[in-house]
Amino acid sequence: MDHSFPKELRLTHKRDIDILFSKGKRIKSHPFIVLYHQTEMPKSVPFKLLISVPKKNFKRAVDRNYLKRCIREIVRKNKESLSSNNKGTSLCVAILYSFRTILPFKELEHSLLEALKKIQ
RNA sequence: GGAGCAAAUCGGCUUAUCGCUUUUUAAAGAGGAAAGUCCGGGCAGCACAGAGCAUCACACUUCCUAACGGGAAGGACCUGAAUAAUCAGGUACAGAUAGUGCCACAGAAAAUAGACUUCCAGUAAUUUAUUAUUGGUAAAGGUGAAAAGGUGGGGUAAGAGCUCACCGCUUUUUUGGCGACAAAAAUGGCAAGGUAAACCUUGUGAGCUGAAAGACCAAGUAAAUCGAGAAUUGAGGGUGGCUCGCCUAAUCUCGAAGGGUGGGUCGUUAGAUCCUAAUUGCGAAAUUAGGGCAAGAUAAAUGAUAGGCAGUUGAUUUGUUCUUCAGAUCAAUGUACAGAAUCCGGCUUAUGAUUUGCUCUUUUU
Repeated sequence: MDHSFPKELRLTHKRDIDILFSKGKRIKSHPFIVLYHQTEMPKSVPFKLLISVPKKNFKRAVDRNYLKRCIREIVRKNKESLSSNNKGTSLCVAILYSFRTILPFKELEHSLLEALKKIQ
């Protein structure tokens, strides 16, 4: 089982991010907002991910870093839920954390997996 | 026992599973503040004939430093410990006889002081202790943060540094100190409030912009760029903000060379470097010798989960005469503040634990 999470799986180009935010579909699932959009990419890249924790809700960098790490860890362990469903095209996904308090890891895992099911 | 202040040290260790970044493929991988971005410097680009004005910063002395608005040592003043000595804390600590402004309430008067009441003397009038008038004087006038040296004696019609003693102050000299300044002596009768964290004056210093600086490579071709030539226009552009001064332009043709672009590499471990020791110095620091090389991400790595240990807190129990202290068991917690973004030196702020010193408070003996 491959749990790695290299740099190619991250969404880093500004053009792609602009397209995702303007054309992507939006799902609200507490405490997350998920945006996704289908594009063509090489087969080695099943999906591209963007994680965002807004500065408005968390002033300190320590809290933002902790939430980003938790979300990245959950996605890394559950890669197949994003990659297995589509074969010709791949997904651009943005996960926004829109809640004012920090939730424990197990609650985050449970609710994020439900949100990812809604995409399918 | 508790609280506060100051100084010093530390800012956890480890196992399993799955991962991230860098590269030499085997290693390394957040802090004392990485924070605030408040000062100073390195570095880089642009500018740089010069002069004046404006602007900004700083303001006791000597020293340290690459530099500073930082630090060390010292001086003066203020506050507290009853006073002195001494100790602790604090000070935007140049100038209020260059000028302008402001000073509520109270008070007779608040800044060119002498108008008013009072005091004293003379003259006149009469209600014979009052009024009017002339002169003397600034002592008294309940206030106020502040009233034109203070206290006491003499002196006088009443008074006044008018005079004397002590204290304070001005000026001068001598001595000590590198200096801020201190001490002593003489001298002048004593020019006389606060506010410059009000404008301002004096002295000293400052070119501007910041790593999104900047250099190179790849891809690639427009308005902008550079060079040469031509004619015309007119005072445009640059020079830190203004003025002077200085330099230069715009249009067309030809030639050269390329722009955008979250593409990449460098800048971005080798330094005002870190550790240890010795020497010099009261100290901040400096010098010498030996050893070490220590994160470089870029929508932003340095982790997540599950345990264990150390530590902390509480309860029970054992040893010891109670407290204290030491051990065992159980439970809770697994820490606080907080995440590099060009790099250093400081300052400020946030904060957990331990140790030492001082102060306050409470309980017991």
